[in-house]
Amino acid sequence: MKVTKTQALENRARIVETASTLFRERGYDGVSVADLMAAAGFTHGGFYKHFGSKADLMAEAAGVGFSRAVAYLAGVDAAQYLAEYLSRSHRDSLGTGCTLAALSGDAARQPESIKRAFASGIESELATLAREDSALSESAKREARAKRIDTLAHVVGALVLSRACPDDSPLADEILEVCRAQILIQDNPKGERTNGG
Amino acid sequence: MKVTKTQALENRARIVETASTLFRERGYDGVSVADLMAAAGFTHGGFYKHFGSKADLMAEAAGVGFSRAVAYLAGVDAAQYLAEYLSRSHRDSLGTGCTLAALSGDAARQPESIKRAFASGIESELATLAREDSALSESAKREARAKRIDTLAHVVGALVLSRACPDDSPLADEILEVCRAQILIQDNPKGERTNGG
DNA sequence: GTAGATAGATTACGATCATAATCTAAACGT
DNA sequence: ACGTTTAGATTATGATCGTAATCTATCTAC
Repeated sequence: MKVTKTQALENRARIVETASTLFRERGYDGVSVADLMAAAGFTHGGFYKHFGSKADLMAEAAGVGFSRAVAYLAGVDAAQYLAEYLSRSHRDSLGTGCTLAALSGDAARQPESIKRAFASGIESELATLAREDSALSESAKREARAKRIDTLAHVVGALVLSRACPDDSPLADEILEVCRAQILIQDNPKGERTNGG
Repeated sequence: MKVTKTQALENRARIVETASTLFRERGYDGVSVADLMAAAGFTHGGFYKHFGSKADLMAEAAGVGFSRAVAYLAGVDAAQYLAEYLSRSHRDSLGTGCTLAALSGDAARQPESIKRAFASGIESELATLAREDSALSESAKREARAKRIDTLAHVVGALVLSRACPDDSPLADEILEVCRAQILIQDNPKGERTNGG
């Protein structure tokens, strides 16, 4: 049955939303178009009325994941970010957590269109973290960017490794705790303040 | 046709070897049993004479990846390790590179048996890096272990993020370079020597 | 040398995959 | 109000999936 134009757009958005969660939970290869449409409340036939291919949706779903991350990042400080990112609760909520941590490994084997979505998502996150850098000198901006990229890789790696360990294994928790402590030390070597990412 | 017992064991080893490479290249879901057996030079029928299931092979293949890493780690110092791990050449050789970087994201969604293989692989690598720690005090050992876990997460995260970016994109290279520089600074804050992993 | 065991090939299973054509009923342009 | 458009359901396609039974030719044990 047909549906109003705005309703159709809502439905489309719901499909992307559902995909964003499901892909993070099960990986790109772990979610079929039929799975996805069923989870969004549809039969799978209508899918290609909205998207040209599964890969198109993968790129778009990654985009919404990064938008959410940007919105979140705009409202937290570095200390809170670190504590929450490397928490057990974030580690254990794959589907609603960081897209980079959940899907970067998968993205590496996907077509360039998906990798482009990831690169631009990373740049968006970096730009959000740099929102107060305008007063800085060029070299200070460069250094701030470098530190943020470094910290991003650091926390992503910690989460990814922790998730690869068995549930409730001591190592999984140890990785989170150790990295959280080390990043704190490295960011504030002598208690000085940073706003690093 | 049947084959001598030692030949059969060689064949089995070849399957595991091939799987280790193929899984790293394409992910666990990206390699079918038929793909795999064909790549090893067999038809897919004989697979279940060697392995109880695809998951069994996944765990075993991860094991050989970690063994290789341990053998490699035993022969490099920290500086060389860092330079090679975060090199473009390592990033661009998925199939022969670090199992953690290639498959941790996938492992997070696999059964506990695979996660157990990953946790024990991580512990083996850490034990290899700690090979000269016996003289240290308990608290120094704890600190050395913490730093190694931290650095491992750090380099894995850098490689994973770099690989998620488009081939030859500036960001992909920037991530590697920035992280390499930052880790060097963090490991040797004032030029002091560490043997951190 | 003969009987039993088995590695690997062949073939088949039922399920699931991404994609697509067809249908139909409601929303739209006029 | 009516004909056109189209979102989404239904159904179909051909490929591929993990797993397994069967076959066969050789190795191994006696």
